Amino acid sequence: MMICVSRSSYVPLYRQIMELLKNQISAGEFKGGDCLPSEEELAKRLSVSRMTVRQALLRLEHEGWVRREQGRGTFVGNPKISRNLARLTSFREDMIARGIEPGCKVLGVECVQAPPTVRERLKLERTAQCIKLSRLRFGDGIPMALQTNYLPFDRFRDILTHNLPLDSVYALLETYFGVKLYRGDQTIEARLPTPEERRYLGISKDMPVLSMERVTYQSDDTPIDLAWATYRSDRFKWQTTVLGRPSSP
Amino acid sequence: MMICVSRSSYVPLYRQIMELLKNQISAGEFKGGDCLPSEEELAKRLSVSRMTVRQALLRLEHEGWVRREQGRGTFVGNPKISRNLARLTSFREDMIARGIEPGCKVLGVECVQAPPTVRERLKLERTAQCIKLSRLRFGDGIPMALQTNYLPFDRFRDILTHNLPLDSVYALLETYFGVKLYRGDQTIEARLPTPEERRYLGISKDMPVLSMERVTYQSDDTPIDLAWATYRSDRFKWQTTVLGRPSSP
DNA sequence: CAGTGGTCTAGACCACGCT
DNA sequence: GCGTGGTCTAGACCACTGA
Repeated sequence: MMICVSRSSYVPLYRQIMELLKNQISAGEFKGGDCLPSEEELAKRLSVSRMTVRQALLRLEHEGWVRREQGRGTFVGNPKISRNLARLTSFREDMIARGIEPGCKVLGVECVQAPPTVRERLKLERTAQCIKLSRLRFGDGIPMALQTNYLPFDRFRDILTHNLPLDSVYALLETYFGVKLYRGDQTIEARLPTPEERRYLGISKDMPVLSMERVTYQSDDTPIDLAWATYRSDRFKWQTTVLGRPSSP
Repeated sequence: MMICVSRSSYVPLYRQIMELLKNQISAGEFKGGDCLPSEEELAKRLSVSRMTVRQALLRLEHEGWVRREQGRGTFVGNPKISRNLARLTSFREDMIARGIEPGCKVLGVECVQAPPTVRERLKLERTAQCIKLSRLRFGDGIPMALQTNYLPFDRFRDILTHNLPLDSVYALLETYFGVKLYRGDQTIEARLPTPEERRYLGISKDMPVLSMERVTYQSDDTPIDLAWATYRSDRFKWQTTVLGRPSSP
């Protein structure tokens, strides 16, 4: 039942232990509310030090898989937390996580002079150029959102020249360009749709929309991507799980 | 410049180190982008082991104060990240963080039979009773949101009998009742206001509102509070910072 | 009381970024 | 090669929970 860890693997031991426990939780060997083996017990079984087990458990807690209570033990948390924790996710990933089939239609991809707002958000020079990518996003075949991304042309010109898949910008940035996404600043508001949005989303003029702006940064605070997205309010609610205050543990 | 830590304090060393560094960052001794002293250097200066310093730095990274890069060092992050990181915050705290003067008018606080939706969200019995708290929230004196909270009557009856301050439910739960808030499940949507909302918020009938539902839980998954809030879309945007994927560090 | 997680040490070696 | 953070060990003692 308890599989071993490999010391020769290039994967750190604590990550192997995390995978092990995640798999057992996913497989239902530990259910929500169950108490995991103690740190000492796990360390003995896997022949690693307690501190290594501890690192694995702390990270699992951080990711929302388990909760730890001093003097009691480590308990399997509600599995839905780990899925919904507020993190940088693409539309595609969001839909998949909710069990909805994502779809994408590219309305246009081109190189443009960066408009002032875009320049400001992406910290670009006055003369800088941008890739502008417009997409209509579907959920189970129904239009759900209209989305426009701006990316600095200099770094990402391959998007225009190499015919790359455009159904997940984040996946593209990470896999093709090797960019590490560090954080995103999001703003969400309610407003009425523009005529263009009404046309694409197929909604009437008094149905409000959820409008999101997100600037994504890498770890050195360089802006990578500016996204504006407009969601149909009747088909889309913004769901997140947030954790409690770090100051009072 | 570098103050010492106290071994006799009941505050753990790593927390003292966190406070120390937070204070130095807040005071501007380290600015955004600066490189902090290395782990070894800090350990020597403070006469603690490197693992202790490490724990402090890891937690600071977790909270968004610094970022760490292998082979390079630990860098002070953008201070605004730590403020905006998606966490459980009350309306009051939100406003203060944005430099807006919060205000609160209690429209009513009473004990009611829990309606079905409330019962379902708070996992209550059919006969259970709830405290219903309705408030109008102001920002710089202007109505910004209409908010209704439901709390289980059994645990929190003191709210009705002890004339407690009601301008921050979270603060009340934490300080008076000693509840540890663990997580919140939020749903945000855009819709048109009800006549009652229009009246309280002073808006016209074609101005959309941001509508939020939040269920707050303690660490054992017991629901503590159900909040419904309606925000004026012209005065309120929902802002958060989210961090990148934990799976690819 | 025994058992749990929380803190802490004093080492060790490795992986990575830079020069 | 040097300095950084990343991983890991084998102990220690403390604080908390529950029987």
